[in-house]
Amino acid sequence: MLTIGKLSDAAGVKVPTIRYYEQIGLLPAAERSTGNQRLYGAAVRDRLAFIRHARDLGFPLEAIRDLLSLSDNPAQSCAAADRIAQSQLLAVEGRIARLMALKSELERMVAQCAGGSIADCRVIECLGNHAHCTTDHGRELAEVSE
Amino acid sequence: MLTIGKLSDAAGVKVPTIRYYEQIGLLPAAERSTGNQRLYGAAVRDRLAFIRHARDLGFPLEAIRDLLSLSDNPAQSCAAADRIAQSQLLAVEGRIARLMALKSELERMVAQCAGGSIADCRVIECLGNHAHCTTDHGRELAEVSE
DNA sequence: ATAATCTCTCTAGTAACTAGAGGTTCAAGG
DNA sequence: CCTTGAACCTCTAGTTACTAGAGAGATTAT
Repeated sequence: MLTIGKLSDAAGVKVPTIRYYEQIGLLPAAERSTGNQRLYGAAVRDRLAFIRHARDLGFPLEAIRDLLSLSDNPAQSCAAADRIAQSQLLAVEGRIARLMALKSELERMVAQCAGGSIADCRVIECLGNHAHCTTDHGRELAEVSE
Repeated sequence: MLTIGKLSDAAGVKVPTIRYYEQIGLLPAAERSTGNQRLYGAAVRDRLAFIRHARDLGFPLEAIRDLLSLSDNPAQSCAAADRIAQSQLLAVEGRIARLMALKSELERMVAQCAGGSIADCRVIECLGNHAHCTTDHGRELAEVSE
């Protein structure tokens, strides 16, 4: 049996995060030692690896909760899991597109920096007035920072 | 003079967000009408447009706060503004790289979905065990969801 | 036995807002 | 002039996914 610290090392998830996952019901309430410390077996370690990997892939915890409930009932169709992954893929593609536009604008801003005083600084100027920017991608940037 | 609602429309920033920006000191405390309602002039409208555009570009509010203090003292060198924009550019490039890796993994997961039951579902399986994935980009995905 | 390290619970803080309650002010129509 | 409805006010609390810290108990190493 693993203590929470060992589990943390094994799964690459910080100790308070593990307790947090238990608190919100992503992980089951852990067994306890005589001294009230949490003890974990391999099943929880795998479940935590699942969560961690899905988080790395950008899945929100709610989607992960859904995926876990799917894998807890393995008789179902995988259509739902596929749907979740699909929508995540779409979101990622959208994020990439917006970040690319953003990157080119930032590159232009940095390239135009005259090295002079703020008064002539293109960075400030461009941020102050989007009309000064050569590219036009106003609205589609709106959700970049989501 | 603009009321907060007009300013909101003019700058594309929601009313509660404007009040929030005032609260955290990004915008100066507004003038008030006799009935205690906020009134704004063109200077604040421009400042808000600046904030909004920078937010669209993914700058965190703290970076925006720095940029604003720079543009409030226009005699300085623009090196600091450039540095902020540079670091934002770097962050964006990193995010793009990680999202691209993520995208290919999601695509593979979706492509492998057999349409069968959860028991054979590659989506679940791949999420459960990163070793099953063909690409190897473990650690560099760690900050994707920041 | 004692010191160092873990672990426990609980509260509060983070970013950047958003939502809602409960009350006031303003502009327009009758 | 009066009323209605929209817009405004303040304040609190909720969101996501954690992170940090306090103060106390448990375990491990020497």
